[in-house]
This record gives sequence, structure tokens and C-alpha cells, in this order.
Amino acid sequence: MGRSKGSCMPSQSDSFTGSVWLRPPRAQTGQPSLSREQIVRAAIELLDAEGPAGLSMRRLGTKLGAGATSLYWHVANKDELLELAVDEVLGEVYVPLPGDTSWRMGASICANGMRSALLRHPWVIGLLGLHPTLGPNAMRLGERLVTLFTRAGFSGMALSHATAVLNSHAIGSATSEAAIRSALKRTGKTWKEVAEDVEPYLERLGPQNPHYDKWRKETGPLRQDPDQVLEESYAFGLERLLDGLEMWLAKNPGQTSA
Amino acid sequence: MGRSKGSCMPSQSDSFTGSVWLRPPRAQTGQPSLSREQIVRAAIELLDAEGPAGLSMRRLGTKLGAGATSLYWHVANKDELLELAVDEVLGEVYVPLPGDTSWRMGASICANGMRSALLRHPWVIGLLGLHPTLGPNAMRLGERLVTLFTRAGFSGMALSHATAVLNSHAIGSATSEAAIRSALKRTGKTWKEVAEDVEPYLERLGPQNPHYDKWRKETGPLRQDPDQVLEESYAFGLERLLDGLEMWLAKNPGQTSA
DNA sequence: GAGCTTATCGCACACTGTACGAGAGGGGCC
DNA sequence: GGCCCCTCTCGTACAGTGTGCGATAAGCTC
Repeated sequence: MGRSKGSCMPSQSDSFTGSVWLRPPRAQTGQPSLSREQIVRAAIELLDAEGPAGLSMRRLGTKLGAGATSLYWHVANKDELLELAVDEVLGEVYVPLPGDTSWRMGASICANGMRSALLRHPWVIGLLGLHPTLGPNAMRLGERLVTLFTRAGFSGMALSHATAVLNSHAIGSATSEAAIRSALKRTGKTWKEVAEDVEPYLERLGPQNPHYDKWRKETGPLRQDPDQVLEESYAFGLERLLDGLEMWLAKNPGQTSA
Repeated sequence: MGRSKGSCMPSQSDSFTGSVWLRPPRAQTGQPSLSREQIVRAAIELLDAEGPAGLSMRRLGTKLGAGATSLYWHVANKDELLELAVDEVLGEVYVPLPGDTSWRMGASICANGMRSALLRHPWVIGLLGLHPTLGPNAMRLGERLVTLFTRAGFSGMALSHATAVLNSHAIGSATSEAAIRSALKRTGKTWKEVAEDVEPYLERLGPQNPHYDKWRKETGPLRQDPDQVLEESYAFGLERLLDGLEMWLAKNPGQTSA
């Protein structure tokens, strides 16, 4: 494993980030019993079912009825495979064309889509910080968001910032939510059981964190339904965010140039 | 490797998430030449220097002048070590006590601190989605945030939602930013060189993403200084968010009960 | 047929996390 | 002193990892 010692394959030049997207695809005239798309889809299935640790090239190979190293013909290495998988997941995100709804509704739909895609495939979250995602599906998302926010009245760098903050909210919320869901799944416990487990620990730390402790005892977040709380928390943040963007728009009416 | 087959150490019961925080610490009366804190700090150094792939138990051991398996006395397994490392990093985040500033300024400082801690230690980002972070430093952060937002006028679940959205913004922004910075670092290229590499790819995808393409050519995000753009993008989002929260406060004046 | 390209695969290497059990060293008891 | 026990360190071993390399096979063009 270790740091890559430099690929020796001349056809795969490591331009920016060694990213898949920037090099020409493989020519193809042989007898392909394996295809890149097939590989990526199978990888996603494995990752969904067993998390990041569940994907190994050997397991993926046998799942496809192929030798492990056969995959390396279609995919430069595991990192690249993961990049492809991430973009594939981004392809699931539905973003409405503008005109179908208000920009505010459109932005909500987009963020919701992003959030739920990330929650369907939580392993993506841990990969987002590694490479910039500039696959075709990521680009399509960008296109739709630009369209949406342009119509809304954003332009220039503010446009990019607005789309970025929407994305950040989806990613950040999904991160926190995935952390909780993963713990629930891993332990197989119910929320109530977890709450009971954590209680004594929180009790012990109470004196050091008096305000939190007070809030916890008054509001009792651990008594509530986690699905509802998480959803509500995400939605609350989204609304505040959109309020803030709307406010900015009101104060900065569209100057048509950048 | 594989899924853990259940620890046989009776003193380390796997309650919630198998999390470190919920089990009693080791008794200690021997001749410790190694300590948990020392291990965690060394792990952080390795991770900072070489990223997630740079940390292996063996390397960590030799860095500490110890055998690899000696570490397992102080730390149940690698996952737990990472959990400890994450909390240690969260300990770097400075959150002002309320009264020192307005809640809005306090919240900004907190989010800034979170963001910069994540950017100093980008490997943390990939770990946040795996376990809920409830180490003492995470709790301290929670305490401060609750204090801050309570004074601001939030209460009940809205309080938790408000802190969550602030966190989400910091995490989400840091994720996007870390992705870019990691690519720059990995390739050793300047932003300008990267822009030139990506250009033809974007050009090729232009026809499919006309609005994005138009925006890109008018605004030229790739021509700008990335440090400034990223900082600005984060700050823009934060301001919109705080605006939104302030607006909510104005419309929902503090009912003192939950 | 020859020759070239595309694609698959077995083997090997360096490396991983960590279970296991053997040991060293010190403290408390008789 | 002698004894035991508890804390801590470490060597060895095992199953499993990503992937470089070279040997194949299968199809296309001449």
C-alpha cells in the first residue's frame, strides 16, 4: 500500500489530483466481461451493505466473478474507484429545473436530495474531504444550482457562496446524523437503550458542564424520537439559512453584472 | 482485520458504540513508560504530517520507541485511538464565555475555531461521520454553545438546532475546503496550474452545463486567490446563517420555558 | 496464418490490525 | 527474606490488504 510510487501506466497521467475525470477513457474493442460501471455499482452495493471496511478489491472481484486484479484494468486504483462511486451517488440527487418552483423551494429540494443521498450512502461522507468532487454528476449538480440561484438573483462570487453554504449545510447535517445512525446500527441498540447507556456518563460530566446539564434535564433530548429530532434539526437549519439568503437578496438587489 | 469479534477483555465492556468514554479508565500502578495521552499526541502528529494513511500502529509504536502491540494496553484498538484523537483536536477549539461578547460574535468565534481546527487536522473530517463525538472536549464545546445560545434567547429544542446548524456549517465548509487543499498538497501544484489542468475538462463539459459554463467564464473563479475565496465563502455563509438565526429570534421572543 | 490490442488472471511483496501468550518489573503481604 | 499478583511491554503469528508484474487468452486487422 503506502504512498503511491508513481504509476507506470503512460496513458493515465496524474494531472490535477490524479483525478479520473481529467484523463481520456479507455479505448474499448475487446471482450469486456467486466465494465467500469458494473464495477462501480457493485462497489456501491458492498459499501452500502458493509461500510467502508467492507470493500476490498478481492471481495469486489469475487462478487463480480472475477479475479481481484482484473479490476485494475478498468480502474487505476482503489482511490479512483471510490471517486467514481462518489460521483455515481451524486447522480442520485434530484435537482429541479428552475421555473418548476420558487428558488427557495428549489434550493430546499436540492439540499434535501443531497442530504438523503448522503444518508443512504454514509460512506460517501468520509470521502468528500479527500478530493474535490468534479465528476459529471457533481458538475450537473453545480449546473442546476447555478441555474437556480441565478434566477433567484445571485451573481458573481455571491452565487458560488450561496450554493456552497447550501451544500455545507447538507454535508454537515448528514455528517452529524450519520454518526448517530452508524452508532445505532453498529450496536444494534434502540435509541432508548443508548440513552440509558450514556446517561451515567453525562451525569458524571454534569458538574463540569452545568448549562448543558440543565438544558439536557429540562429538554430531555434523549427521550425524543431520534428520526424526528434529526429531521427537525436539519429542517430548522435549512430554513434559517434560506431566510438569511433571502435577506441578503433583499438588501442586494440584482446588479446584472458580476 | 474485519469486523471485531468481540473483545475478550472484561474490563472494557462494549456499551454504546463501544465508545471509549463510557468505560472506566485503566487502573494504574505500574511503571508506565507509555501513556495514553502520549500515544494520542503522537498519533495526531503522524496524522497531521501524513494523513490517515500515514498512521499505522507499527509506525506509531516505533515513533514512540515501543513495540506496536504495546499500544494495545492503553488503547483498545485503532478505532478507539482515533476517537481519542478527534476529541483531543476538539480540545483546541476556543469558545468564549458568554458575557465577553455578543452572542453573534461568540457564535462566530466558535464556528471559526471549529473550522480552523478541522483545517489544521483535516483527517478529523473523515472521522466525524463514524461515531458521535462525546468525549470531554466535545462536551465542553457543547456546554459553551448551550451557554452562548441560551443567553441569546434560544431554549428547548430550538437551542439544540441552532447549535447544530452552526456546527454543520463549520463541518461542511471545512469538508469542501479540505478537499481542495488536499488536492493542492497532494499534487504540489499551484492553484494556477490546477486551473489550467481542469480548464479543458470544464471546456469539454461546457455544452452540457451551459449556465455553469457562462458563470464560470464571466466570474472566473479559477483566476482568484483560493485562500481568499474559501475564506470569503465560509464567512458569507456564516453571516447568512447568523442573520437567519437572528431573524428567528426576533420572531420568537424568549419564552423562558422549553 | 502473423501480429497487435484489449482484457483477465495468478503470484508475490510489503504492509496492515490485532489475538495470544510469555515475560519483566514493582508493591504488598507473610 | 519469599511469595504472589497486578501492571505493563513485547515477539510472534495470522488473516487479510492494495497492487506491480508478467503470463496468458480472445478478438480484430492484415
